[in-house]
Amino acid sequence: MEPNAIDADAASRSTRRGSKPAAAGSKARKPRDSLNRSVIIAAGLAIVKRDGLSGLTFQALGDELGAHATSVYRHFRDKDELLLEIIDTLRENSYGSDLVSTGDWRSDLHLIATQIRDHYLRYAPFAHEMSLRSTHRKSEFKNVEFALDALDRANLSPEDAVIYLRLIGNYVRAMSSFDASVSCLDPELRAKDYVQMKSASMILEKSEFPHLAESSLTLIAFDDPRIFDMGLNAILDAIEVRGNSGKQTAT
Amino acid sequence: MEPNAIDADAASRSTRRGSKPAAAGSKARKPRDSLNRSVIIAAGLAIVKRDGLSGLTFQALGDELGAHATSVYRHFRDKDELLLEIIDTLRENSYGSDLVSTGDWRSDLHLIATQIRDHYLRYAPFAHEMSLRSTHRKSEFKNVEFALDALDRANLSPEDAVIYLRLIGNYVRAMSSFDASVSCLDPELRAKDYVQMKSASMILEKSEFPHLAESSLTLIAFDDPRIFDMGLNAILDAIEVRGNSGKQTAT
DNA sequence: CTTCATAGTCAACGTTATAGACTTGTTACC
DNA sequence: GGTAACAAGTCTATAACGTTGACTATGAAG
Repeated sequence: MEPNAIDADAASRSTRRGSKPAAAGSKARKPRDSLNRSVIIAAGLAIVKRDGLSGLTFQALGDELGAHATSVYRHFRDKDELLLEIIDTLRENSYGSDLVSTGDWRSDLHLIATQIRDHYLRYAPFAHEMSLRSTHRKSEFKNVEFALDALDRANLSPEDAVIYLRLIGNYVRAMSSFDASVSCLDPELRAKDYVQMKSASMILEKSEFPHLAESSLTLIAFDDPRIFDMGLNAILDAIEVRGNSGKQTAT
Repeated sequence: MEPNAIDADAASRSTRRGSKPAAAGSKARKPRDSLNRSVIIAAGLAIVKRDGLSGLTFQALGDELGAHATSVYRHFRDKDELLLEIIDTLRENSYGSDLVSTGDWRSDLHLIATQIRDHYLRYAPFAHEMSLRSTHRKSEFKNVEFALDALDRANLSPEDAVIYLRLIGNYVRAMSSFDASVSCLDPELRAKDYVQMKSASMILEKSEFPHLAESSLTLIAFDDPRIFDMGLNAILDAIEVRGNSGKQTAT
């Protein structure tokens, strides 16, 4: 973009190439090949676990690795690529092992849904990105195959299976990402919300908000884990009904 | 090469008081009170609509308003406060009018769910923040009251109503936010994902992924609107069942 | 030992949010 | 009318960020 190469050239030429400092602030250069993708990914993960996603900067990466911040660019094109690689690594770890069917399609779908949700909650800061950016690795296909097989055993036609797979998939991703994101909110903010809600529902005009005034909305947390399960079961019920309706050719 | 502060300051001060130079860079100061929260909010909204959420910077705000970038700080503590205010304004616009019950609890819940989803999709760049940051304005309480009333008519106990309200609320928020976020993704990325998925499912070993190889996953889009409705109906079915089971004291 | 690609380092740039000092318009009071 | 005080717009400065391109040490291959 900037064609001012001349100035930079002149400036660099004027810089002194004197002797080796070896003095005060001279930091030893990292040995060659001490950096690589996996080391950097591990460092990045450690940082996010410690300081959250906003703590993942090139500076922090450099500090964590004992290297210069920009060294990371030798291994990743940009920050986005690093982020996706971290997410992919986590995915591979969590979904790497083979899924064993319980034999019951419903249990199988419940199993895989829970597994994905647990993964999202464990690595909550990444949840939003994880839900949106798919990476088409083998582990992902294995999950899809597993779910499609369960839906087949639930007696769904291939066309229906695809649709309900999307429903389950989106449901699990969206709800898990939501709960994970909530869990990442500043605890201070969450407490404030809670108190506001509580006091508000006590102040409300009973005439204008009769149900709200009587209800105890605050008794159930925003990200109560039971909620996820109830919605999942509702969807599984719908699948069951759909499977049965397809089967009963006559009754 | 850095112009040192004090000198530059003194220089500009000395030239300043002379006259109306009308010279090159002299920009007229905005008249007093020409800026206020609503004007700034409108400008912010315009920017996001045009350039997406990442385009919302103080610089862009200043340009849009014909004012200095930092002027915004006279009206909002920081960027987060501005963002929340924008979201709140949109909320007030969309949910401001009274909801009229159809008389049927199921239609009512469907109505309000759709309304919220439409709101999220219309202002998609804000969707993620909207789903997480609640602001306890009156319009929000009206929605809750409306939903609680419908759940009451569905024959749910107050305790059940609170739980199912959370389920519907989280479902609508999470799924809408998800679809909205997907719609905000770089179209280029989405296309790439689509192609990758398509080619991958053609290459896959039929022996290892029998269902996947036969299925036409690509026929249904990631954020197909039917998905939302199917899940919502599954939840409404669950509510209906729950209401009926409570009613039938004996059968 | 020399060559050479590579990987680590460094300085620099353009943006960003934000703080503090400065300036100017408005209003309240004598 | 004059002036003090405050509010609101402007300006300069700063630290942190992602990213780039030039520089240089390293170590393997020949």
